[in-house]
Amino acid sequence: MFSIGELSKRTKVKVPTIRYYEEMGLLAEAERTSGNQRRYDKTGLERLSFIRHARDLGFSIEAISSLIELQEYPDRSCEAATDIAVSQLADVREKIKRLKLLEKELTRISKGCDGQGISEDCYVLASLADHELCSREH
Amino acid sequence: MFSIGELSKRTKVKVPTIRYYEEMGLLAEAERTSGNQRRYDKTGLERLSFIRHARDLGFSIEAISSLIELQEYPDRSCEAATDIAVSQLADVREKIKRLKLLEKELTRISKGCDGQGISEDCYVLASLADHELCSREH
DNA sequence: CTACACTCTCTAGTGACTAGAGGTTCAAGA
DNA sequence: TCTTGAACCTCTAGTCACTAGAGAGTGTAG
Repeated sequence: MFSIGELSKRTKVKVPTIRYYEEMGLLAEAERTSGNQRRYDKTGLERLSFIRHARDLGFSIEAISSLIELQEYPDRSCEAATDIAVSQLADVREKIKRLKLLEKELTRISKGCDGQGISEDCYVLASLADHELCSREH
Repeated sequence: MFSIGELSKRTKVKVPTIRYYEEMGLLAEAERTSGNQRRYDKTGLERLSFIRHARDLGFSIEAISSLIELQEYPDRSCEAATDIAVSQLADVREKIKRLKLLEKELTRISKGCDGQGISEDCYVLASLADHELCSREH
């Protein structure tokens, strides 16, 4: 059995975040000492590692909730889990696409001005003011 | 002179968002009718278009504030504007990098399970539970 | 003059935490 | 056994960039 600080160190999840996950129902309510401090065991550690890993991969708290529910019923179909992962993947791809467009535009804008002139003539400011200067929709 | 709804239509920025920008100091306080409704002219339209365009490119409210300040002093050096754009670009590139790692990992995870089995054997869930299964750091 | 779409302000909610106040408990050393 | 101080507790509020809703007032076309 170890404290919340120890759990935090092992999982690299900050202490207030652990408490937040508990409040959100991702982590079961921890056992307590007579002095009301939380104590965890291997199960808690595994569960929190799962959560952290999923968060690192960009899954929302809600999605993780669903995944955890699935874990708790090992005999159910895992279709939902795959669905969640696939939709998360689609999400990530969409974000990459959008960001690449932004990158292109920002590169163009940044290159347009060396920062040596005055604001009045700045291509950065002009580009932001006038969407027409953009090379394509973004 | 036109109303906030009209401005909203022309710029595609939602009405409450326009009011929010005003409150944040991005937009000057609008003139008012005798009945206290906001009225805008071409200047307001241009300013809001600038803001929207910058937001579309992912600039934070704070960054936009700085850019606007620069616009108001056209004789100042535009170095700061270039700095902001370059740092925004670096930010976007960093995000793309991170998301690409996620994409790889999620692709691998998604492919591991066709969703036909049961949760107990699901590769998606196993992958999330065990970081060791990941092909690399992410 | 009436209807009603539009506008006003204000408060609260979103997601996923983070920060801080003010108080209590645990564990190690004397 | 006692003391110290790090770690813990709960609670409230703040972050960012909005979004939603209540309840009341305004503008304008017919």
